[in-house]
Order: sequence, then C-alpha cells, then structure tokens
Amino acid sequence: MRGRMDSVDVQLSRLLQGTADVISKAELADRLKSERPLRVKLGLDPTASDLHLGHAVVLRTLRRFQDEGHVAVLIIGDFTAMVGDPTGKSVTRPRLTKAQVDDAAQTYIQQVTKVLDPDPEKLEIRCNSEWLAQMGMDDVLRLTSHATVAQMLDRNDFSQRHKDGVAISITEFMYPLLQGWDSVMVQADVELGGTDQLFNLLMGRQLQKDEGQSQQVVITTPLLVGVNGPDLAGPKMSKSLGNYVGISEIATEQFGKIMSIPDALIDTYALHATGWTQSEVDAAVLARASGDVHPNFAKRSVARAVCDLYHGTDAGIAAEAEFDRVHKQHDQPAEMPEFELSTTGDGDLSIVKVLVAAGLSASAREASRLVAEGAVKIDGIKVETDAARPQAELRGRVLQIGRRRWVRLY
RNA sequence: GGGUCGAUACCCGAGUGGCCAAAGGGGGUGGACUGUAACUCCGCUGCGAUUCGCUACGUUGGUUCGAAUCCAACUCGGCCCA
Repeated sequence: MRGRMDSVDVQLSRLLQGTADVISKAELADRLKSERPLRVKLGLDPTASDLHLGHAVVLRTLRRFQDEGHVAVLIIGDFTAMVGDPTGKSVTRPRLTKAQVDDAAQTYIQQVTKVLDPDPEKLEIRCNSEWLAQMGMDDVLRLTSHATVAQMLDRNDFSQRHKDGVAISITEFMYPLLQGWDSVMVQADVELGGTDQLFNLLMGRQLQKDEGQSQQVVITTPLLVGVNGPDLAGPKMSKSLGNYVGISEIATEQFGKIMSIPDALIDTYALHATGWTQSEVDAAVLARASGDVHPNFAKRSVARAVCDLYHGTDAGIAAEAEFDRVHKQHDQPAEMPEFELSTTGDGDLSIVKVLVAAGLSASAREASRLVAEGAVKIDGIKVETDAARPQAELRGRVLQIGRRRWVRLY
C-alpha cells in the first residue's frame, strides 16, 4: 500500500493538494501518525442524477485518502432528501419518494466508482436513513439542544437571508444537526465537503465532542466554477445552472465544454479537474503565465487530461481530433443522434416539424424562429424556408442547429 | 392571534381598468468577430395555426363592454406587535 512508508509531512501535502481549509492540520497529522486506517466521511445528497467535475473535486480528494490506505465512508443522504431541503424560499422542493432516492443512489454509486476505489476494504457506503429514520422525538429534541440559534444565525448564508427578509425554515436549522449526527454514527475521523459546507462539517465536530468521541478533522475543497465563468448566474458548477461537465459524459462533450471555458479558468481547472499532481499543475501554470504557451493550447491540455481521467488514456487525443474535425475543418461530428423520419408520418415534412420531433428544438415556435434566423442547416447548407419537402429529400441527411446541435435523419 | 406590506414570464423587476404576451436588466439562444476564450455588436426569447387563436401576472369567485390592474375570500411569505 503506497504511502505508508512516507513521512507524515509528505502524506499531508499529497492529501491536501487543492483543498481549501483544514481544521486542523495538526489533528490530521496526529491521526496519520497513528498508522491506522482513518474513516473519511463524505456525504452526498441523492437529488441530482449526474455527478460532475464539481463533485469530482471532493471525490478525488477522498480517493487520495483511499490511496494512502484509508477508508472512504460515503453517506447517501437518502433520509434528508426525502424530507426535502427547503433552502431557497417559497418554491417548496418536491419531496423525493423512496423509489426516486433509491434510484438516484444507484446511479451515484455507479458514477462515484469512476473516481473512488471500489475495493470494499476501502469503500463503505451507508444511507443515513439507517439511523435517522429510527429517531424518536426525544432523540430529535436532544439533538437540537446541542446548537443555539445564535450559532445558526452566525452562519453567513443564514444571516444574509435573515437580513434580506428571506424565509428560513426551522427545517433548515435541522440539516446541519442531522449531517453532524451522521458523523457521530459512522465515527468519522475526517469529513470532506465543499467550502460551502464548512458550518455543517463543523457541527459534526461539536456533536462528536458532546458524545464523547474524538472530533473529526474537517477538510473543505473549493467549489469548482462552472464552465460559463464566475460572472454569470452564480459561479458554482451545478446541474441546474447547466454549466457543468458530467463525469459520465462522452469524451467529445467533455472536451468541447472545457474548450469553451473562459481563459481565466484554465489554471483553476488544471488544479481541480485534471488529476495532475501539484508539480504538474505548477509547471503548466508557469508555462502559461510566462507566455510560452498559448491559452488555447493550455486549455487543450486540460481538456485532454479530463477526458483521459474519465475515459482512459488516449481518450483525450481522440476527443481533440474530433473537436478539430468539427470546429476547425467544419466537418460533421463522427457520431450524432439519429432520428427516424417515418415516425412523424408519411407525407412531406416541414423542417420545423422535424426539428421538434427529433428533439432538437423545444417547440415549433422556437424552431421556426431559428429557421428564420438562418440557424438551421441541412448538410451544412442553410435552410432558407420552412416549406414542406418530401421525406426522400431529407433521408440520410444531417440536420443542424447552430454549431452544437446535430441529428442524422434516416 | 393582531396590524401591515407583498406575491408578475427561467431569475430580478416595471406596470395600478383598454394601446399588455406584459418595459428594463440578467440568463439562455442564433449571428458577426475569435482560439467553439474574453471583450464588443446585432437578432430572438409563452404555446399553436399560412394576418388568428390559446395559455399566462399566487388561488377561487365577483364588479365591468373590458382586469395583471378594482372588490371578496383563501393560500403563501416579509416586517412590527403579542
């Protein structure tokens, strides 16, 4: 097992690469010195179905712990998801059903193992309903007595919302407590999370202390900025903002999305998304800063590295070749979705109808607007009018909207 | 529980009886420019049909020739008082 021979300092620097805060480093060093496998907890909310590069930042940190011989304890927050986190004002988020949660948990596990070592000795997966669903009112009340309102309001986001007059439900006060209780139940030595989770992670320490356990070390990782950059809609990569790169996406998609990030994000992605070592990152940053490397090239390296990470060596090279074929030589992509014309009927077809039926456009109105704007092409030739045309004329051709939406008709 | 203010399209936010599918901004999207970067500029941005209809301004009713706009009740939220 790699790493057991290294000094604690060396282990520390490897483990903490790219992390934000550690509370505390000295405590972590002490635990590493004990030479026993540490239990390193990470909680995931099974609400989204796709894990993305933002999740991967913390997952990769967890993986490094596994590689040093420690145990990853993955908590699926199935119970908390069923309660429904009311964060975010009046839109009551629909509670997830048991089936939905189980489903999400399954796809999570599947994706998580793209980053984590699935060896059962090193990966423990638990659902928090296992203990939370058992709690009675007396247990809940005892739990609430561990924290004060002042403490809750100390939290930046709460105090901000309170000041802004945005609703905060009592349920939201419960979340940190429940999450902290998870730490008690799994006897975590370390808990990882995004920087936005700091408060919740610290709550785990407090509860563990009150329960007579040793307090977990808390390590936060930065929130990865979405592919559109920090100025828009909120910086954090998230599925709902549509600014994410999924770890299960095909390599060409990943490559393309990373090529579209603002230059200012190149170094950030190099550090947090590639899996490069610190010295590799440093070298790349330096080369770029000195002007020896064109930003476009630097970005390509990052994009290749990400593809390699999730699709194996050479995936990046292949994705890059495909990217150039489509975007430099303006060729069609090698692979694209297909659509069977006959499913829309027999007669002549208007392009608008085909666009909608094939799922390239959300509505006929949008589709006809796009045609009018000259955004629609057949085999690379602009469609001038939406006049109906015989199916035979369309069969085998490639229908395209803009530069990113394609479908092959048959 | 009492008082008071508020609820508008993906988000923020104008609009206080007809000219409102609803200003403006953001976001998104198409195009020009480029390195599918940034910046900048221009177009589009409820749904459906060949000058028309439908749905939409928290919900339900009402007043009116006509309502996002007025009235009532209700729901949800903010603030103040208890």
